Formats: sequence, structure tokens, C-alpha cells
Amino acid sequence: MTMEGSTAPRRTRIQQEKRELILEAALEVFSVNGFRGSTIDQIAEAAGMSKPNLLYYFRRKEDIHETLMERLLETWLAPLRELDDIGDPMTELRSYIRRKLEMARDFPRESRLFANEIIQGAPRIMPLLEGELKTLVDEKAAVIRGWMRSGKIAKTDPYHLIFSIWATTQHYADFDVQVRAVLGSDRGGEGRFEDAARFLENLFIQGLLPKRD
Amino acid sequence: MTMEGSTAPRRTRIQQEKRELILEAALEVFSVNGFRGSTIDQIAEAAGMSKPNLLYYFRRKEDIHETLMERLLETWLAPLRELDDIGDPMTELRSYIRRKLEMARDFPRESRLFANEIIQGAPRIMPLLEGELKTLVDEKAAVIRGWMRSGKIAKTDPYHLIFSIWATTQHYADFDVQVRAVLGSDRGGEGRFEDAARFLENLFIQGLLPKRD
Amino acid sequence: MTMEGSTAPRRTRIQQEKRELILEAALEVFSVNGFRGSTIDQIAEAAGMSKPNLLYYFRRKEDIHETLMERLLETWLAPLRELDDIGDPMTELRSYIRRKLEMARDFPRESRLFANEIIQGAPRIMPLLEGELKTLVDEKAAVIRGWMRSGKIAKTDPYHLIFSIWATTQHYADFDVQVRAVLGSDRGGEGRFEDAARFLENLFIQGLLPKRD
Amino acid sequence: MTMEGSTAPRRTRIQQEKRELILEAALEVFSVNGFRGSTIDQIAEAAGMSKPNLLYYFRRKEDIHETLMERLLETWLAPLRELDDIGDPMTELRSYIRRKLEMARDFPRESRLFANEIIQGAPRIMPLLEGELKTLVDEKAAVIRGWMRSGKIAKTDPYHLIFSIWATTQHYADFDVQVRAVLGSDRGGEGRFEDAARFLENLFIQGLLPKRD
DNA sequence: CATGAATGAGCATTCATTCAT
DNA sequence: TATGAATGAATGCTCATTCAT
Repeated sequence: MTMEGSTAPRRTRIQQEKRELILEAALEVFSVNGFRGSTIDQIAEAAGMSKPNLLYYFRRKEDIHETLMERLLETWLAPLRELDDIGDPMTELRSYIRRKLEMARDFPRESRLFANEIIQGAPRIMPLLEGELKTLVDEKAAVIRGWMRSGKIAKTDPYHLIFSIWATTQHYADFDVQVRAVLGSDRGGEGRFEDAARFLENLFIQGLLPKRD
Repeated sequence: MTMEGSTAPRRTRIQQEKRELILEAALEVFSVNGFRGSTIDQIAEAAGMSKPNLLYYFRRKEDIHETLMERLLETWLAPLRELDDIGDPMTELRSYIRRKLEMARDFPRESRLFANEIIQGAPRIMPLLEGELKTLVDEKAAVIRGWMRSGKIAKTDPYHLIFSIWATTQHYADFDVQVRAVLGSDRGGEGRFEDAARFLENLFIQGLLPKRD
Repeated sequence: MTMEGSTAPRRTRIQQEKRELILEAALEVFSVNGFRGSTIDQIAEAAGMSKPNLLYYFRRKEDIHETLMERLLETWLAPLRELDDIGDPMTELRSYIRRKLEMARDFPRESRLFANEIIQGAPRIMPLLEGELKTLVDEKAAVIRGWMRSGKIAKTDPYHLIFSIWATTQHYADFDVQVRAVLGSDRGGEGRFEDAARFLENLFIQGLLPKRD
Repeated sequence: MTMEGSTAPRRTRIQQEKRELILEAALEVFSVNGFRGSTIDQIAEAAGMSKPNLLYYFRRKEDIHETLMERLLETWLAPLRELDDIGDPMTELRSYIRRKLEMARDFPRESRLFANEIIQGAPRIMPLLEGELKTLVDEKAAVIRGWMRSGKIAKTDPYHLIFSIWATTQHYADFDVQVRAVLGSDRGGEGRFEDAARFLENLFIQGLLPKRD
């Protein structure tokens, strides 16, 4: 049973659908050009509608971006939320890395949109970073620290561990063109995500020290 | 001994200084707002000169950006170039990571400018990525593969190893606001780079497996 | 006995009521913002109906304004029409002034709407001014001139007399905010109309010459 | 010796001239169409320059209007400021009426611009009305009251006296088209101001009571 | 009757770039 | 070199009006 707040504007099904269409188009455009580099015309064109019609659904360019960012953060945090205190530490972390990498593969535009916002100093979502995000990371860092104390994984800084997982996985979305340019046409195909998964698993588990005996 | 080709415009020292001033200002502005989000006015203001005067030194907005990007790539590749076949593998990689992290700390604007360009699909420097960058990475990947064959470091994918070093170190420049937001005021200060250095060294050398007795 | 011409659209009572609602709302909006400064949205909102619904009753924004102006002129001329040749001149003029002042008090929005139209050069009602209005004023000016000839009131220009009555009374509607700002909170209340009535009676009857003993 | 505040932007002679040109054009346009009813295009056209060029001199439409209103109020209050305690009351008032009527004749656009602003509730100059204007009127009302006490003019309300002078004189600017429509082509020419002057002098001095022998 | 949806034309403002001095 | 002035081409957004249901 859901209870929508009375402040939420009532919308018809068609309106909802059109709004989704616009958000999809905006994601495409914003993720490449950033907020200021994108024009309403581009988004309208991508959404297959006229500019004033688009503005009938979202009154301001910023409203589109805002809606996109709100949804984004939730999607973005989901994998971390699933990190489970109860499970086996190594398995949990391995799953987390895999899920993040899958997101980089399946939602690269979302990743780039987020990266764009952060690089520019997070002018629009700073409060969310300091609030919801920090709270969640603090919580999960405590879990990881528990695992370290119990000797299940090596003692190290849990925050920077999380950062490094973010960095390495999101890299395959945000820096995709560079990855493909470097790997070349033969290794830059879809297989690159499997290679990355294999590599990251190795890295995070064993590092670069040669196998003993 | 430098030999400028005859196509390079001759410039006086004063001219050169003004150009540097502009590039410095442009770096400041572009790295935050992106190319399209930045205006010549902002750059001129930051450089302390009038807009037409700025355009006397760089005829087009894009020229400034281009010049910046050209220099950038060189700076950016320098640490990798230093990776030396002859040295001890573990020491070499450790130094590389440290140098990259120092760059993230000392040249965050350059890092963000570069990230901006890549995220947008590298419309301006794609040729450099496929040329110079790929060549260098291929070369160094071969070196690393040699180390792996000789058993000095664990066998894994050298390309993805390089990507993960890029990702983890540049993260501290590009996603700086997020890092600071998550770490909070007590741990987000200047010490964060030392913490990161320590963590990354551990990660790349030993991974997360608990220490063997 | 009214006989509507066959060109007049037949309207149900409900239709008529809705039209009145719209006109009332439009008066409110137009009188403050002027024609071009007012939007159909504002009027629709004030009338409590949707924009397309409003346009069902008046097909064009201008139609609303036109209807409003037509009625307005009638209302506006009514007090002058009542000026009666037969009555006592001083009493008649005094009553006229009083009626005009009451209109300024009770129908300030109508007054402002009219003023707006005239200030802008009467683009929409010029014919009415040159026709109906001029005819009526000519007629009443003749009456007043008759009074002057018979020595009942001082000899002066009857047209400018009418203008000055219009000007002084309508001033309390059109320049209301200025009047209230100058009088301040203590004297700017409802009493201002009585003060004005007393003053204007004095002015028009005796002028500023000190009373003769 | 004038001392310009350091906040005033320095302007070249050409800039000053162009600004005057724009203000002149804006007066023409605003006084007819009101603020919202006027477009920058109209003003630019009237000033004989391109729209962006106009915006080079005034960055916002509102800035033009504001500048105009500031100057306006000063001009508008000048005649009242001249009302002199020392002079002969009747002469002083007669001169004031004459000066105001001359302003209505010579600066009708200014008058209409002012009327437009007041009718719309003075959204932009209310503070000036409650401040500067009220202060001046209070002061002059005291002067007039002094004259009344000394028996030089009839006892009446000085505030409403001032209002009626404003109303009757400005009427010939603000309601000019109506005045001319009513007077017709033979009496609506330039002579109408002289007729008005004669009439108002009579009205304010003697009222309508027939002359005593 | 009523309303959600759609749009062409318009409008204030910005911006890269050019021109003249 | 340096800058005040000028402009064409956007760009975000508004609004009267029409359409479809």
C-alpha cells in the first residue's frame, strides 16, 4: 500500500509516459554534453517532440535535470545497499564489484551524468552527497571494518576501499572511449567487461604479489 | 636545441606570457564548467583582460581549449613514460602509482579537464588517444607482461592493470568533492592523499586476502 | 422590450453566467496589468476554469477585452446622461460630481481599465469616443452653456469643466496608490472619499478665493 | 563641485549619447504600451539600433525602465518644489498650475509613463511615492495650510487641493486622445492648452458661483 | 461542455566573433 | 596591442490559439 504525498502533482498515464520519454532523451543528451552544454532543442529532438511541448511536461530545463539526478542517486546507491553484513566478506565484496561493473556496462549514460555533476563540483546534489550518500557509506564502512577486525579480510581503510571499487568500475563507463581506443578494435569489444571483471577480482583479492609456492 | 618549424607563428616573450596567462585562466574555468559551459567572458575576466584582447591572442574559443588539451596529454602521460623496464617491477609500479596520485593532488584541474573531454566522447582528442596514447600503453603493457612472464608479479591483464591505476588515482582529483563529502571534515583534509597512497599500495600489492602468517 | 438582432448568438443562462464570471476575472486582471501585460492563463485562473474552457466562451483574448470595453463606456457615461437641463444648475453639477466620485470609489477597476485604454491612444475604442461620447458631451455642454447664459453659473468653458470633473474624480480610482501613499495610513483610509467629496464641492463652487464676508 | 560616487560606472561620451538615444526611444514606446506591452525590439527599432547592441548599453529591459522612472520623478516633482512660501499665495498657486499644464503639454509621454506605472499599482516606484513624494507633499501642504490660516486663500484640504491640480493638468497629457476626440478638430488643436489654462485659472480661483456684481 | 495536449510565433537575454579605432 | 562597439545566431522560456477527445 503506497501513500503518495498530497503535494505530488497528479499525472495521467500519458503524461507519465511522455515524461519518461523526455527523461530518457535528456539522459542521452545531458550525459554527453553536461547540463549547460545541452539544449532543450536537442532533448526535444531526441524525444521526438516540439520544444514547447516538452516544456509542457517540464517547465524548466533544470527540472528535467533535477528529476534525473534524484532517480540517479537511488539507482547508483542500490548496489552498495545490498552489501550484507551477514554474508561471507569475500563473496559480498566480489558481488558488489560485479554489480557495479554490470551497472557501468548497462547504464553508462547514468554513470557519465553522475560524473559530469561531480566533476563540476556537484552544484546540484551536494546536499545528497553529504547526507544520504555519506550516511550509507559510513554504515557500510562500519560493516567492512567489522570484517577486518574478525580477520576475514586484510586490515585497510574501508572508505578508500569503497572509493577504489567505485573508481575502477565506473571507469569502464565514464572513460569508455579511452578504454576502447587503447584496447583497439580486437580487444575493445563487448569482451572488455569480462576481462575487466576477471582482472578486478584478481586485483581486489590477491593484488599483484606473485602466487606463493 | 629547439627548432620550430616555419609554420609556427613567431611570438615575442610578452606574447608568450600573455598566452600563458590566458591558458591558466582557461584551465580554471574549463575544468569546472566544461567547454560549452564556459564563456570567453569568464576566461577574460579570470585572466584580467578584455574579451577582444584575449581574442587577439587566441582567435577562437576552441583554440584555447585545443592548446590546453595538447599540453595536457603530454603532462598526463609523463608518469607512465617513466615506467622503466630495467627497474624492479614492484618498485616501478609503486612509484608509478605514487606519481599519478601526486598529479591528482597537484593538478586536479588538469585531471578534470581531461575527464570532461573523455566523458564527452573525446570529440577533440580522439586521434591522440588512438595514436600516441595507445602506442605508449601498448609499449608499457609489453613491459609489464614481461615482468609477469618472469614471475616478478602475478599474471594478470596489463591493460586493465593500467586502467585501474588511472582510475583509482584520478578519482581523487575528478571526484574530489564526493571524496571530501563522504570522508567528512575530519578525514577529508589534506591527509586524504596520504591515506589514499597507503591504501592503494596495499591494494595493488596484496589485495584483500588476509595476511598469511 | 428588448429585441436582439438575429446576428446575436443565442446563449443559455448558464453560458451567460460563465461569461460574466470570465468578464469579472478579466476586469480584475486587465485593470492591473493592461491588455498586453495580462495572460489568458491569469484570467482563467482567476475565473476558476481551464484555459481552453475559457476560450470556449470567448474565442480570442481580444473578444473579452472588447466586450468589457463596450459595457464600460455605457457605465461610464451614465452619470453624465443624468445631468438634467431642468434641474437647478448648481445642484445638478454637484450631483454629477458626487456620482462620478462614487463610481471611482465603487468601480476603480473599471476606471483603471478605461484609463489604460485611453493612455494607450484608445486603439480599440476611438470610434466610440468620436461618436457616442462626443455627441453626449456636445449635448451636455450645450445644456451647461445655457445655464451660463442665464447667469445661474459663472461663464466659462463647459467642455473643460466636464474634463476637470472627470479628471478630479477619476483620479481617486486611477491614482489610488499614489493618493494613499501621500495621505499616509491615518488619512488614506476609507474616509478619503468623503474628504475628496467635500473638497471638490468647495472647489467647484467657490474656488480658492477667501470667503467674502 | 560635484562628487560622483565611486559606484557609478564610468561611461564614455558616446556611451552617454547612445544611452540617451535609447531612453528617448524607450520613453516613446513605454509611454504608449506600458512596460510589459513594450518589446526590446520596438525600442531598438525606435532607437535605430540592433537589439543586442541596445542590450550592450542596458543589460536588461527593466534597467531602461528604471532609469527612466528615476529621472521622471525628479522632473515630475520640480514644479511643486518651486512653490514658494514667501510669494503671494494666489500667484504661487496660479504659477504652479501653469507650470504643471506646460509640462503636460511639453512632456506628455513622461506623464503617460508615470500614469501607467501608478495605475498598475506602482510596482516599481512605490518606495519613492511613500518616501520622497510624500515628504515633499507634506511640506508643501503645510505651506498651503499656512496661507489658509492667514486668510490669504479659502480654508480647504491642502492635500486634495494638490491632487486636484495634478489631476486636472495631467489629464491633458494622459487623456489627450479623449480630449481631442471630444473637442473635435476645430477646438482640439494646439489652442486647447490655452483654453485649459484659462479655465483652470477661473476654476481654482473663483469656482462656478456666478460673479457678484 | 470541459480539458489535456500540442504548437507557431514571439521575447528577453547570452555569447562567440568581428569591426573600427 | 588594446578596447569600445556591434551583431548574427542561438537559447530558455512564454503565450495565444488550436486540436482531439
